[in-house]
Amino acid sequence: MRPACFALVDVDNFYVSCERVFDPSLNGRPVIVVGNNDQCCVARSSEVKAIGIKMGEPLFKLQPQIQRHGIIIRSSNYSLYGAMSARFSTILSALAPTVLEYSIDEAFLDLTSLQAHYDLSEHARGVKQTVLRWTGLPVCVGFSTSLTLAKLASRAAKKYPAARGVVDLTDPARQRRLMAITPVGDIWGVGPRIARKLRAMGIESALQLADTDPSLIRSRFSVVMERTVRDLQGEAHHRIETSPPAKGQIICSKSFGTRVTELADMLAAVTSYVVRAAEKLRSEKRVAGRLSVFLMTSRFLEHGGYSNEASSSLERPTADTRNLIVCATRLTRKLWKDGHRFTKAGVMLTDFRDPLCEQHDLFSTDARSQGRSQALMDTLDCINGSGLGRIQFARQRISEDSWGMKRERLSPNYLSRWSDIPEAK
DNA sequence: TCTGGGGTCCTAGGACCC
DNA sequence: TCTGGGGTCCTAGGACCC
Repeated sequence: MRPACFALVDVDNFYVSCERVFDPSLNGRPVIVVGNNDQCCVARSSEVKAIGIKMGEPLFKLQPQIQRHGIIIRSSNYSLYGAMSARFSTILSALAPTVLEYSIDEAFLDLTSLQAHYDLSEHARGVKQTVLRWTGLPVCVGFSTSLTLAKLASRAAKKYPAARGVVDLTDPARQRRLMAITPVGDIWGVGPRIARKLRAMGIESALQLADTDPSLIRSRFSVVMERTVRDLQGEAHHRIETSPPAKGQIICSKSFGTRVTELADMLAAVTSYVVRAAEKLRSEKRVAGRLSVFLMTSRFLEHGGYSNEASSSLERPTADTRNLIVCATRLTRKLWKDGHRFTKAGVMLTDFRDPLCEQHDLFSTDARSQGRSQALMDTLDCINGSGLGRIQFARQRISEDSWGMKRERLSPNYLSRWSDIPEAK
């Protein structure tokens, strides 16, 4: 029996590539996509990477380079990227029996059953060409006998131009050669903390880690790292689930456009996060049993910062925005402290249940009013999803200017707003 | 002046039970 | 003064990912 085989398909500089699909004048030029509030670099074109600009760097520190190299800045346009990502994964699902959408710009394919019938390198090149032709997005493909090695292969496909975007890492000797020149911190699952600890143990390269006893790694770290070691050894330890587990939590949080110093503004912001979180929850057809709120001042304050979190179980699991707002408001008031300049807040929903399995409360509310709640929320989602406008909750509208986010260099919503669809002339 | 947003998984430790 | 042992469940926090 042949060993398992997985491919990782990864879009190059995803956000920048999306912008370029609709604005080809950006091709070949240095482009940065900045996060919400236009403050932080979240995606870089290869030209920008070559200059040495790091992921996550704040824009205000980059002004000299931006001037010198004529770097073009775009605000992040998540509805455009989401729509492009959906097309990307639709195409992939036609090209492999099992697909795991790992993130907005990456997917694993299970090619195990195709090995007997196809030349996998050729198949991988076909995947690359098809995605490019049908979406305009450039991708790299790496494949190997485990997910961690596939990840390593796709990284090599990006790094070495000679690979022309496809790397076959199924051969064990080749695996060892690549791992020998890969620093341990570049392995999927090894972050800065673990890398430091591994180096202190004398493990510098991926190959050295692969040659370490997995049970030793387990005792010093955790089962997660043990799995990583076994993956590097070529055993397929992670499998791709055909039905991915349901989400376990929903977080909505954002940095503010300007500092928030008034409780009313904070309540408005938190309310609007609850509204979005509840929409996501209903789209998953779930109800939540627990809600948390967190708020914080700048992480970069020398002293006098404040950050806190509070959570509460809901009286009854719900997806009704109104009930969630009541709970979030109570928690926000509890956390609020005058005299601070808040930079960020968020809400988190957890403890999800299936609404159909939830027992109705015998005492307070009858089944009829629960039916009404659901009908109201359905109507709300339907109107808000129609593109005709949005119904909002009263508290959201108070002074949005004071906390709403800045996106001054936003590209049009080419794929999700009729008025923004590009014209071919 | 200005430092992203949204997730996952695991572990330790506390509360509680018999 | 001395303070069991074993189990479950929950939560907070840490580490990682893109």
